[in-house]
Amino acid sequence: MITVSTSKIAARAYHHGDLRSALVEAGLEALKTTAIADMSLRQLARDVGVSATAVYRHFPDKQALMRALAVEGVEQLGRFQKAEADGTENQAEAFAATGRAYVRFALAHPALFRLAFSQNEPVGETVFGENLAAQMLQDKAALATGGNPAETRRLMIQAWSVVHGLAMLMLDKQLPTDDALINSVIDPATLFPR
Amino acid sequence: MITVSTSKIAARAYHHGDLRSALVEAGLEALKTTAIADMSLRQLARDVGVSATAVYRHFPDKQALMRALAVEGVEQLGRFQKAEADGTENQAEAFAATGRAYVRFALAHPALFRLAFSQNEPVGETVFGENLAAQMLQDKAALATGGNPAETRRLMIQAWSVVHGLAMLMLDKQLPTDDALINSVIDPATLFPR
DNA sequence: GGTTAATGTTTCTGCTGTAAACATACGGGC
DNA sequence: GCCCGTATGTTTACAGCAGAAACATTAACC
Repeated sequence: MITVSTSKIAARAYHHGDLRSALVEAGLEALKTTAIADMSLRQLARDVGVSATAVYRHFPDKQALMRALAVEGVEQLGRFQKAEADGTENQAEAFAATGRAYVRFALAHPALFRLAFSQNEPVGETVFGENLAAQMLQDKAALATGGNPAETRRLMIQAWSVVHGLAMLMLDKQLPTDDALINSVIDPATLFPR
Repeated sequence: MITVSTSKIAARAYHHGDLRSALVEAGLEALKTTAIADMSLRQLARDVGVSATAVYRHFPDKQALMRALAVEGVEQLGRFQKAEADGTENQAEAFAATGRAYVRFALAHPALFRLAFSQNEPVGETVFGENLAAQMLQDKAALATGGNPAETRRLMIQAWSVVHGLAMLMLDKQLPTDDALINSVIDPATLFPR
């Protein structure tokens, strides 16, 4: 428990120390068990031990807080994808691993994943953008399309659509959340052969 | 204005006549301009000219009303897909037309489409099930995979994932809602060649 | 024609986001 | 070492929400 308070060590300080970070952390925690629609600003404030309106010193409104959580989500997703891709050998396998990681992340962190795509704007760098994983994806796609930029872009969007659609359909219980199913759908041999 | 009232023709009758249908209709209308999260049971009751709690005579809770709207949405989607597929020549083109219809329906009726997939269970017959369009899809998929049932299923899920993902990414403003983009992504020649 | 069930209304509770006015305490200049 | 401005809290208040409970009205049937 790191407190910035300079006076009394513990004590119930009037000023929290780092309320903003605490709220984000509490928010991420809450998203593990709470659907987006059920997220409550007041509850988060209670979790942190602060009045509801104190939140407004750090976020203009509830949506701004949620957006901060969404940013965290996108970053976690990117890191997870990179880690999964790093454990592969050839570039085709890395491409597929990134896709499978996308879906598995969504299933592991449903509310956080949904939140990341509920902002009505690209939040961080998901698939495009100057992402860590993005460049690798682009390279692989370019390789597969012989360097044609338009075709490269199309291939990337097709790939993104497949993984995003699969993730959403599984999250929304339209498809069984089956690991074997993920692997069969995201299979370079059958998905984008040539 | 069909009123079941047997006594006074118009008049402000105590009993509405067909409140359930009226609520569903008002709900569909509201979904044209209102996001799911902003849908209010009380507002719908006001629209129909009835007290808020009257709704509970026809739906156990708000979610039940929303589910009724979701069912309507799925049916509309299915009808639209079938209509689009009917205007094609060969079966491959019909398959693609069904997919493009899926995405264009989503873009034309965003809230209704989202609602249809927010029920945490398959609501009607979207892609699988004893749907009108479903059988045609299955046939085409079976043809493409030489009749292998497992591969047929995989192909259908891949196709569903692509169109659902593309629809969601466009709805969530992660991709431009560009008709040319839809056509390029849902192109039998590049998507599932062979 | 009177009873009963279906379908309304009024009233109430506890939750929500957020605006306004006020309180506290940290940090820098004398 | 004191003093004051500013950042960061609190209290109070309001309007809108979903829904529960008690009551009113009407339609349908014996």
